[in-house]
Order: sequence, then structure tokens, then C-alpha cells
Amino acid sequence: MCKGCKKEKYYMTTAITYTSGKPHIGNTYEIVLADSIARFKRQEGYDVYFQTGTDEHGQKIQEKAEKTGVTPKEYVDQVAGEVKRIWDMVNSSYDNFVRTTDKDHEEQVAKIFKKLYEQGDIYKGAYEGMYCTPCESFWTESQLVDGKCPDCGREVEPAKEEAYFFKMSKYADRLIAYINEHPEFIQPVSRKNEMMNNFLLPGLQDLCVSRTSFSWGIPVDFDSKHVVYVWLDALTNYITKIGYDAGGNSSDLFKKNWPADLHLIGKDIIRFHTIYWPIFLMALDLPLPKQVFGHPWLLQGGEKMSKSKGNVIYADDMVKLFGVDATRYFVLHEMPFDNDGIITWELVVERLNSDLANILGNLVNRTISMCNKYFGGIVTKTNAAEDVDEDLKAVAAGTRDKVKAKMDGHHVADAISEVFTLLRRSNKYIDETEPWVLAKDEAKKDRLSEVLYNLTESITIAASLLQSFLPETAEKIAAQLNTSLRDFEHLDQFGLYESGNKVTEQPEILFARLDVKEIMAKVDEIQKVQRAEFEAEQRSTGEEPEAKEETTIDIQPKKEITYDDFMGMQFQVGEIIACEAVAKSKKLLCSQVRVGSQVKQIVSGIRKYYSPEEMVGKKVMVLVNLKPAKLAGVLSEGMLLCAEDENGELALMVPEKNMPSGAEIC
RNA sequence: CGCGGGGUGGAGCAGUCCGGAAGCUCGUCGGGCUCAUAACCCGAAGGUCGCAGGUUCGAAUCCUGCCCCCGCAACCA
Repeated sequence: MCKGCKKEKYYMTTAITYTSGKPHIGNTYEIVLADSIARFKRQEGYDVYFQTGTDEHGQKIQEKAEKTGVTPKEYVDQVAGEVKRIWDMVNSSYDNFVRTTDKDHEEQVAKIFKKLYEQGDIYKGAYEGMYCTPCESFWTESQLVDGKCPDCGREVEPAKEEAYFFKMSKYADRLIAYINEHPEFIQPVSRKNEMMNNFLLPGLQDLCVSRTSFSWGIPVDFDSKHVVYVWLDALTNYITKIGYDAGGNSSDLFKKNWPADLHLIGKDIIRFHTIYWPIFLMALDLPLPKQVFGHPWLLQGGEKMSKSKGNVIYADDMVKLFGVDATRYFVLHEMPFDNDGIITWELVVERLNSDLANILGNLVNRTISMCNKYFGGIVTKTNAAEDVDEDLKAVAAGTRDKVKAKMDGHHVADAISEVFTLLRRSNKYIDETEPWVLAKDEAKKDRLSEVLYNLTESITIAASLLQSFLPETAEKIAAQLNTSLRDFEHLDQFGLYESGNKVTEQPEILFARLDVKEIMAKVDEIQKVQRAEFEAEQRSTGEEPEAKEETTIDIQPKKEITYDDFMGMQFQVGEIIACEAVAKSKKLLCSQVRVGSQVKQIVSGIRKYYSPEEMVGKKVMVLVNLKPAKLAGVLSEGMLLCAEDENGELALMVPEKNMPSGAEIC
């Protein structure tokens, strides 16, 4: 901190990661994104406090622990350790790694709950819904499957449970006003309308903030059969872990840093951060955070990520194959600002080769090689300038402010691109000046020296601007150039590289080019291991292994039926003579099926797998005597039989030999 | 008429708020160069900006209608 002036504080947080399992690359993306913002703010001169951590309570964790045969605490200790290890591995520079099972946090949450209760914002009421007794779970109407429990398929019954509620509606008007008066509060702005239109303007319902159906949580201290709802527990980490005290004795750290300048979160939890969290803070009479930025997701291209397929991408594997900075580069660069990004192994290799190896690594390498070849590594400014230098110098000196402008709006990918514009410009400069031609003419030695100086200086500036994103690489470049990364305030000037300095004699390759095929072979190995691990885990938790290709599927057995029951069902071969999509639905097809001499209209949910055209002419298996019913308003007089695999893929049952329409199936 | 996101050269995207010569990266093809990691530099091909109307001197951009894709929601007989 400089004398006489105080650096401006900047308090930022990530969401805390839920410890129900090992974080994949999509989760890891958030910490890298946050880290690059934190590093950049520090570089700009802010006094940054950067907090991240893990969210460790809740029913899911309790269940997971039970299945694994350990206590919830043992379970979250293990996962939180993993999270922290990964956060450290990707070089994140957090100041505080918090856990919601930390004693001080638990105490404060209990105090906050009590305070809100005593001042009347929380009241005791009853939660009503459909309850599945064997599963001990409440479900909303919309969660039910065929009116039954989505977990076990058994009957549910209406039930009431005592619960505490928070009076959201009391603060809604204040929140609406705040959001309207602070357009920068919710980022990207498109999310603001979503919150307003879907939740705030229609009217907020009171939020249930306690549970009695499980015990792994922070107990309500005046009513110990309740635990505090996870979101009230999780969100408050932003204040409790910097020293907030509900009793009025908050720490200096808290007084200095609250309100937060930035909550960086995934777009899926924007609602919790822009509605519930601000209202909790209003109830506590605390100022609201200045900005909530909901970043998009990193999605795996093509198929869905699934452990059983072994295609989940983890930061560990990426770091093993590509290194930390290449991993950071990819997730930062490939992520658009408000659209989801795509990650595939092939794309990672492509980016690494074309950007990091070719443009950046090769530029550093060729520049240093020339310095050594022509001047024994000594870089001297001779002022033998030519017009062609001007553009390079202008781009180099102007990059800092362009990067800053992008970073101010959290457009991290675009900020990095600005630096690469400078690197591309530098490569072009080499072609324009042709140092190898200058080297052949003794009279042009000064000019050659100046050219290499300009390149060295440009690279120094680029490396200094890259340090927020690729910290290790930036340091490596500075070391190879025998200089240090430059202060932010001097990065808009050209010509500060120490003339007469000697660069390294043996430049190390920063990023080696990779062969896609070799990488994909290694990826296959990784996926094999992942599948094996998954199966082992399934066995250890006593779950039936998920079906793989060409294996079997076990389904919930139904109760035994008699032969008469069976004979009560009439199956016949039917021929589809016409078929069209049901207008009001996305999944339904309406078929005219000839069964013997009559034609039945049958509606089926198979549009995703069969087009109306390909249905026509098929001979299929039909349950004929099913009571007619209306689906999406269309009458259906039977059922086409299909086989279904574990992914919901459907296949129509057809006779193995050609059979006449109406033939009985028995 | 359920809610939301999206449809821009082979791929991935920017541009759309505030109309004014269709842009970026990758890939392909041709050329140049040799300091460098088969790299770098230049050039070219390739797009009815989902479709149809409308407003305008002028529309990827504004208005109207429609189609398709992806989430969520659902009636998945």
C-alpha cells in the first residue's frame, strides 16, 4: 500500500461449490474466471479480497454419505479437500477458502436465523405438498411422475409439515426499486428482465427456510428438530466468513469489505443471488452487493456429460495433458460472454496449437533465437527507427487500455484476444522488417538491433498483460527475456525494456504443439479409467451398475399377474396407414392404425425417435383394448408398444416375420 | 397460442439495443519467407445474415407473420 493513499478495496466471491461430488471442468471454469478477474484487479492496484469455498450441508450430501457408508462430515471433508486441491492446482489466488461446516459460520447462521425470527421476518407455518412415506420426501405436483413418487414410483399422499417461512413479499417492492435504480446490479443485463418478469413482478411467495426431513444442516437453535434451509446457510457465507456478527460485533475485515463488489456465479443460481440474497440482506439491514454476474456454462459438445459414459472432463486430466495455463487459457478463451461455451478435447488441442504454440510460443522462441544468433543475446535500443515501427508501437502501447475496457465489463475472453492481437501484430512485424535480410548487411546492424528491441519490448508488454490469465507462462517469458513483469501503470508506454539486457541463451519451448490423434488415444485411456471408477463406486454404494452397451437393464419388478390377467389384454398386429404430428405437442405423434378391418387412432410419445413419414407402412404391436383417453386433446384408442433403454431411446416392436394386420399376439 | 435461449460462408462465434459498403478465429486452396515449434506473413475461394411480407433512399439490424433447433415445463396409453 502506498504512503498517504489508500488502495481501493475490491471484495469478490465465487459461488461456493456444492460438495456432492468431484467438480468437473464446468465447475472449475468458475474459479479460473474469478481468479483472472481477481488477479487483474490486483494488477490494476485494487486491494482485492477474493473468497471461495464449499457448501456442505443438505439432504443430498447426507444421502450420499449414507450410501458410501461414512458420516456426512467425513464425506464433505473428503470432497472439500478435493475441491481445494483442484482450486490450488489451477493456480487460483483466493484469499479465503470457506466451508459452511466451519464453526464460526454455523454459529453466525444460527444467530442470523434467530434474529430474523425475533424481528418477525421469519414465522412458523406449515409446508404442504405430496409426501412419499418410504422415501421421506416431499414433492410438488409438477415433480410427480404419473402422480407417483419420481424416486420409487410409489403412491404419494398429501401431507403437512411444520416449517419456518421467510416473508419475502415484505421486501419485494424495495428490491424491485433497487434493481431498477442499479442497472449494473445484475449482469448480463438480459438476466435482469428474466428475474423481474418471472419472479418479482408476478409477486414473490414466502420462502420455506427450514427443513425437518433430514438432519445434516445447521440446527435452528430454538427449535432443534429443524435445520436451516441450505440457501440461507450458503449465501450468508459471503458475510459470515469475513467477520459479520449478527450480535453487532462485526470485524474490521467485514467493515472494510462489505458490501461485496462482485458475486461471480453460474447462471443457474442467479435467482438466489439477485432475489433471496438481497432480501436477506435487507432484513439484516445491510447494504446490497454491487454486482452479481451470472456467467454461462461450459458444455461438452455433442453428447451429455455422464460418468457412466466416462466422458466427463475433469481439470485433473486437462492439466495432466496440457498443463495449467493451457487449461486456463481454454476455459477463459472459449467462453462467450452470455452464451454457453463448448468444450471438446479436439477443440482444446486446436486452441493450444494455434494460439499458444504458434502465435505466442513460437513468437517468443523465434525472437529470442534471433537475439542470440545476431547479437549474442544482447538486446540494445539503437533508435534506428523506421515508419513501419510506428504501428507496432501504437498497438503495443494501446493494448493495456483495451484489455482494461474488456475486463471492466467482465469480458475476459475478449480481453485475452486483445493481447493476442498484439502478438499477431508482432509476428507480422517480423515479416515486415525481415531481420534475416538485415543481418546480411553489416551497415544495417543498428536497424536490426532496433527491430529486435521492439519485438522484445512488445513481448514484455504482452506477457505483463497475460499474467492475470496465464500467470506461470507470463513469468516464464519474463525470465527468458531476463526482465520482470511490468507494473500496470507503465504498460501504456513503449520502450521501457532495459537496453543492453541479455536474454536467455536457451529458450525453452513454452507450449509444444500437440498431435490430436495422440491426445485422443490418451483420452480413451482416461475414459476407460473413469468408467471403471464409476462402476466401482456404484458397487461400493450398493447401486446397480448402470447398463452399458450390449448389456442388460433391470427395472423395478411389478407384482405377479395371473394367466387370466394376461389374457385380459388384447395385443394385435396393426399397420400404420397414416401418421401426423400432434399440433399442440412436441412429443406426440397421432397414427391411424389398421387392425384387422377397423382403423384406430393412437397417440404415442415417440416423435423424437420417429418421423410421421417413416411411421407409415410399419406393422407394429398394438395394445388394442386399452380404454381410450385424450392426449393433448387428441383421442387415443390404444397403445403402440415400444422397448425403452436407459436413455429413454425408443424402438417400436415389430413382428419378426411379416404378419397380416389384425393377427393376434399371444 | 406454456416460459426462455438461439438460427450469420465447412466449424465456432461477433455484429442486432442506437439501421448505412457482411466481420473475427479455425479449416481449405494458392503464394511468399526461412529467424522459429511443418511455424510465421500475404492472397483467394466460400454466406439468399432461418423463411415470407412490411417500414425506409437504404434492413443481419426496426415492425408483422411463419418455420426449425436447444433447455425448462408438460399430456410422455
